[in-house]
Amino acid sequence: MTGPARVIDERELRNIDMNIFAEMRGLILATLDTMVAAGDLPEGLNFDAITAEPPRDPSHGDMATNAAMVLAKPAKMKPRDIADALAGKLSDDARVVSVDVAGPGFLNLRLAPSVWQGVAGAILTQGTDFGRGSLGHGAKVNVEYVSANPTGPLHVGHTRGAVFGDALASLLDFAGFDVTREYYINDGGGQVDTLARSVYLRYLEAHGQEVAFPEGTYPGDYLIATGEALKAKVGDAYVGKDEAEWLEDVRGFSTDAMMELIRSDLKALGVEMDVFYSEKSLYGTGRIEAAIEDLNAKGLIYEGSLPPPKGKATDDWEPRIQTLFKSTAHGDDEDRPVKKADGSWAYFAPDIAYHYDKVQRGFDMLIDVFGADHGGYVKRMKAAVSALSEGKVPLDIKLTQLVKLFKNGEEFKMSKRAGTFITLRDLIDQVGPDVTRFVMLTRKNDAMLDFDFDKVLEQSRENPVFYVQYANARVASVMRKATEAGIDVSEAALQAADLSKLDHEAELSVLRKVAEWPRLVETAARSNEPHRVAFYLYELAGDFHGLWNRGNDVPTLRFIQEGDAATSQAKIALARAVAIVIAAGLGILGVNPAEEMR
RNA sequence: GGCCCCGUGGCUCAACUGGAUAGAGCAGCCCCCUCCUAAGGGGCAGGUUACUGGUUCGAAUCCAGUCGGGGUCACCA
Repeated sequence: MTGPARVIDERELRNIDMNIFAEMRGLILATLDTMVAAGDLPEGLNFDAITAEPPRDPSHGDMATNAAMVLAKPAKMKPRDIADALAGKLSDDARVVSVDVAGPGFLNLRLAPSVWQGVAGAILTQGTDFGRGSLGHGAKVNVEYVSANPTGPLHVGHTRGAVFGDALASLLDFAGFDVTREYYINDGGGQVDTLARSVYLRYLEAHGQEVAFPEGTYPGDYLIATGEALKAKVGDAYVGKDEAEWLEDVRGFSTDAMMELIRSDLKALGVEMDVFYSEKSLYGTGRIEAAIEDLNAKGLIYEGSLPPPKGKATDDWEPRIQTLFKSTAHGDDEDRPVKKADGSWAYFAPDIAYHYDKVQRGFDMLIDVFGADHGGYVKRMKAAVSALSEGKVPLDIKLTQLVKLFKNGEEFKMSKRAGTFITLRDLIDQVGPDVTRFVMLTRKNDAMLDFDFDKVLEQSRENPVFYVQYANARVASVMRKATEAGIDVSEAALQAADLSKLDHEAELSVLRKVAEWPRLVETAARSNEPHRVAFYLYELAGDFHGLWNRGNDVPTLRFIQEGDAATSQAKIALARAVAIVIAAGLGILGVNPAEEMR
């Protein structure tokens, strides 16, 4: 198709499924095709690396493409020549106002105001679905996060993992993936025995006995209630009895109690899992055996002994023969034991079985969110999934770094013994779920995070949560004022507004920002980085506040234009579009948009 | 010692996965409230992206090495 200038009318613009950057990239590629067909470019060029993106410097225009530079070498042409030819053809398109060749060969496009105005129209009709993408094409993704041991309440570190994993899951969902949120319960190992013994001590205490908590038990207060609940359930049946008589029952009782605690903590944070997957359920069912057998059939299981740790002092190292997984065949640095020296399963084995199960459930992609202290586990887990799925199912492991707490400007060290252990519940009680979530997402997952109790509650620009919510509240405020002034700001009225009135540079600049939203969703989802959403919202809020404030100097930029309902509606439509994108973004982050600031 | 992450203005962090003159916010200096929320906005100044090489049209980003900070390191989970 040799694209003649495409004429677009107002109505059509409103109904385009708008990722304007993807659209213009499509135009660029189509134009290049015509150039190939006309013999202006050689055949067989790869266009994959060609981008259409907002330039860093707005003075460069609305959109930039690197097409000429990418193609110069393979086409054996000068970037400048390709750029000039391409520029000429692109400017035939009705949406393109001007094309400049700049720098080493960038093409800078300027688009018609109607394009940007049309984006606002699309947002108003699509609502918070604007930007919902097709990147995932419904591919099934499993996001495993939190997965904290069921031995106590969640603490700050877990909170970051929970918030990150949850936002990532929402982001992927928004980007068109079919997402399953999952929690792996480590209820199969020795620590749940420790939990059971600790609860038993609290149970004896509930019966009036004086107890001491020896090394290797959990002395935390949070088990007092569990001990009492156990007493309420079984009375004195286990008092003075051998461990063999009560351990199993108390273990089940205790892990259930802990999981209930954890679930309610997560709920308070706004996290709801689709699946809680029990490690214990893998034992005694042959499923671990099956997973290991699968590896064995691939020649990846053998009996052997590992070399001693390198460089470390030799202390009490002694070689032992164990069942090992040849993870080095899939990128690990060392083979890993799946069985202990005594022949029982090592922790790794059920985890292999668990991931085997995920693969068998047909996920196209797996994501594990771990705390940074589990970084040493990454390579072996990837090796296992690579082996089990024969390289077909990618596993991305995202590590969330440490959270440092600050109070009164000083670092706040957590210590179980000193009773200064900050739980997820403490965070929510003191700063609320919205602040907790947003703040934890204002940092890349693999960078350390400072969490300052005083600053996160501050209502200033320094506090991004507040700043973004404030923008939303301002929109709500304008809508209220407009209604009071007798202006119809109903959905229908705003959708019918004449957006061509939004022709001031300050307004167009905000429109360009909201137009970036679909593209941002894509790049954030592609890299599994929900923090990009938080930063984008902060920028968008900044742009909006900027426009708002310019109304102080330039009366025509105020959202409500006295005595001119039509213009007011157009401007409020813009404000509304901003609010919709903010709501969609905050929705991904799991933060409530505020209608009013208090 | 091995492996993983981090190192960007005085401080806290971004940088669309290799793009143009590296951007924000604090702190500093200068402006803006009879005006829909000033709980805000505009401007100035501030940088050899830890260091040294390499890859190419082009590097904060990729590779190698060095130096600093953190995490982790068989038979726990």
